Parts: sequence; C-alpha cells; structure tokens
Amino acid sequence: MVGRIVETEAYLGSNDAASHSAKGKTSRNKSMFGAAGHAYVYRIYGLHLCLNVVTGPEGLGEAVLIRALEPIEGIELQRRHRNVDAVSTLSTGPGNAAKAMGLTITLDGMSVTEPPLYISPPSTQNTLSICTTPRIGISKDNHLPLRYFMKSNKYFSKARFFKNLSVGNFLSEPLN
DNA sequence: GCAAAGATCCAG
DNA sequence: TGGATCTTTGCT
Repeated sequence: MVGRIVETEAYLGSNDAASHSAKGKTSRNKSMFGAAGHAYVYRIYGLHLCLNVVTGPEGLGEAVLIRALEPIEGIELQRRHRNVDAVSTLSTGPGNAAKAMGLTITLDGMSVTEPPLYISPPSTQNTLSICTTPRIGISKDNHLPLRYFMKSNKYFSKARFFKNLSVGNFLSEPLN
C-alpha cells in the first residue's frame, strides 16, 4: 500500500502544551522521545490509532501527526481495511489513515525508514502551495498555526478544515 | 482504586 | 449534533 501524505500537524516538545510530550515521558509516549525517523503510534478515544513520525533529536519529544493520505496504491486493500467504498474519505483523518494502512499498535517505536513502515522523501515537484491553519481537536495552544496541508489536494479533511477556520489564523504561504 | 479527559469517527 | 467506546493518566 502506498499513500501520499497530504496533511500533517506538528507537535513540539515540552514548550507545546497540546503535545503528548509536554508533560514528560510516560509509558505511552516514550517512543515520541526517541530518535528522529521513528514512529509514534498511540490509541486515541479508546478506539482509533494515530500515526506520528518523530522529527526532533532524541529526548526532545517532537513529532508530526499524519492527518491524511491520498491513496496511491493498494486501494482495494485499503478499502477492505476501512470497510468503505468511497476513495475520497478512505484515509482522511488520522484514525482513518492509520486504519486504511492497516497499522497496529505494535508498530509503535519502529523505524519509518524501512519496511514494514516506510516513508520516502518528498518528490522534487512538491513545491505546491502549502497552507497552515490552527491544529484540530485540541484544547491547548490551539492558536498556533501548526497544521499543514496541500492546498491543491482534495484528500485533506475538509469538514474540520472549514469548521475550525478562522480568518485571522489562516495563512497562505508556500513552504519550501 | 477511581474519575475524567482525550491529536476521533460515524450515524441519524 | 451527539453518542460510542476504552486507554492512559493523575489524584486520592
């Protein structure tokens, strides 16, 4: 299965009240404090899995939440994992994306630079416009524009996007 | 040991 | 719009 990452959220270390790592290392978030390039998979609301990729140096607790994927390959298998037909919502939203890719909690702490979980570097044509908005579903520091998505891609979670959009926080600026 | 909140999703 | 659903955490 292959998916293109089209929407992410950044979670910083101890300075970020909304981050799981803000209150220090626990048994749940310990992999978030690992070295960059490792996965942090956790269960949310008792039923959904979310995938993060650790980005900061070891001990800092910085990670990026994968919020939405554009299905590229293995769409039939992803459909089966999700038990839905519509491709448009196949892997939009953190819980759906994780489920579509068939992730399990056992992937927590594994490297994302080799199978079974592999994230490739961005292609050079990814100089599309990237938009930022405040993060979603959190109650602290939610003014920070740490959510990123591809403006020209339809596979990000639109409903939440408009629901949470406030003009003052919306930035439209190219990134890289 | 208990209570509460939580980086969500789906049906109605 | 609200309910499902349950793990993790923090406090007693």
